[in-house]
Amino acid sequence: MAMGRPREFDADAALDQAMEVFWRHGYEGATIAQLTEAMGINPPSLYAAFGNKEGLLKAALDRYTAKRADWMEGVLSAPTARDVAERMLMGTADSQTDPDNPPGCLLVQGGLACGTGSENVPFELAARRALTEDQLRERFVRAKKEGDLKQTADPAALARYLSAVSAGMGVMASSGADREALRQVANVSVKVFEEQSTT
Amino acid sequence: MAMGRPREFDADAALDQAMEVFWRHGYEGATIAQLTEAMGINPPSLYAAFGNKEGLLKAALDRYTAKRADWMEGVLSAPTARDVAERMLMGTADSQTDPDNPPGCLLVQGGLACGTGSENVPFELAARRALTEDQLRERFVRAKKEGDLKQTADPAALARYLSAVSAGMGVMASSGADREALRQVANVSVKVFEEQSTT
DNA sequence: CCATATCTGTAGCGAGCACTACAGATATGG
DNA sequence: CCATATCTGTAGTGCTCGCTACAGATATGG
Repeated sequence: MAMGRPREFDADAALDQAMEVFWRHGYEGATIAQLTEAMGINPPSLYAAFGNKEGLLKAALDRYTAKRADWMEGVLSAPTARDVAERMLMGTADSQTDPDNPPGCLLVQGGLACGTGSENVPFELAARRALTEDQLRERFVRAKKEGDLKQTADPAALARYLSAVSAGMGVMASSGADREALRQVANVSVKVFEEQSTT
Repeated sequence: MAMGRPREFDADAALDQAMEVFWRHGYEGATIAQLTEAMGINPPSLYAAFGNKEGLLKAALDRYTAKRADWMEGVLSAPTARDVAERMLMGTADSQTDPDNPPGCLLVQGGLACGTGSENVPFELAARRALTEDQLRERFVRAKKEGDLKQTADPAALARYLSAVSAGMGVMASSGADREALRQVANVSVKVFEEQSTT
C-alpha cells in the first residue's frame, strides 16, 4: 500500500493555537478563517485532520485537559482536603489570570449556550468540567476516611462547591477581574474547608 | 404634526420573549429569525423599535434587571449579612432552576466570549453583574457598621465571593444541575458568613 | 378629507459563514 | 519508475446571517 503525502504541520502545535482562539472568542465566535490563520494551515488541512469545527474543538479540549492533568495531580496530592481546596482555587486564580492565556477557563468561556446545530458543545464542555468535580469528590471521600474531614462532611457537596467557585472565578476573570480579586475569592472560599476540618 | 401609525405589539411582552431566546441560546446563538418569531413581529418592526440586535439585547437586559429589582430588595433587606447571603444564594438556586425560565442566569448565559464585532456584549453583561456586586458590598459595609459582621471582615471580598458563587451556580445550572444540587452549594457557601458573623 | 408621519409585511440585499471540489505536490509499495 | 494514497493551496460552493428597500396600511393635525 502506498502511504501518501505526509502532513506538513504539527498537529499539537496547531491545536494549541486553535485552543487559544476558542478560549478567547468562544465556540460560535471563533471562525474557521481565524482558526486556520492561527494554526497556520488552510481549511482542507483542518478538515482532513479534525473532521469539522466541532471535531477540532473536541481535539482542543482533549489537549487542554491533558495539559492540566499534571497540575491537577498536584492539587489532589495535597495532604488534606483543606490544602486540596487551597491549591485548587489558588492555582485556578493564577491560571485564569495568566497573561500567556486568554482570561478565564476554556471549559467555561467555550460556550454555555449555543445556537441551533451546536447544542452539544455546551454539553461537551460540561462533561469535562464534571470530570474534575468527580476527582475532587473522590479525594474528599478519601479525606473523610483518613479523618482530616469531619464525619459529617459531604464530599459530593464540597466537590460541587469547589466546582462552582472555580466556574464563578472563570466568569469574573473573563470580565476583567485581576489576580488579586480572584485570590481574595479563593481565600474566602477556603474558609469553608477549615470549618469542615478536624484540625 | 401627524403622529403616524401606532405600534401594534406590546414592547414589554415582546422583550420577555426576546429575553428567553437570548437566555437559552446566548447572544450569538440567537438569530433574528428566532427572535422575531418568538416576539411575534417582523424584522422591520424589531429594528424600528430597538435599533439592532445589540440594542434589543440591552433592552432585554434592562427588563431582566428591572424584573429582579424587587427580589434584590428583599435580599438586601434581610436583617444580617448572613441572612442576606442565604436569601441571595437560595433565591439564585431557585430562580436558576425555575422551569418557567431557561436554566441559569441571563447575565452569564448571554455570552462570556463573543466573536469579532460583538466584543462589547460580554462587557455589557459584566457591567450588570457588577451592579449586584456593588449592592452587596454596600450592604456588607452597613452590616459591619451595625456589628453583625466582624470588624476584620472585608465587605468587598465577601461581595465578590457571593458574586462568584452565583455565577458559578449559573454555569452549573446551565449544564443541567438540579435545584437540590444548587441548594447544596448555597448551603455550603453560606457557612463562610457564619464564620464572619458576631452572633 | 387631505397631507403627513409612523408602523407593518413581503421580499430580498450584501457579507460572512462552515465547508469542499479540484488539481498539483509529495510521500510509499512494488 | 510507476501506481497509489494522502496532503496542500486555490478558489470557490450553497446557506444563513443581520439588516433593509419598498409599498401598503393606519393613525394624527389641520
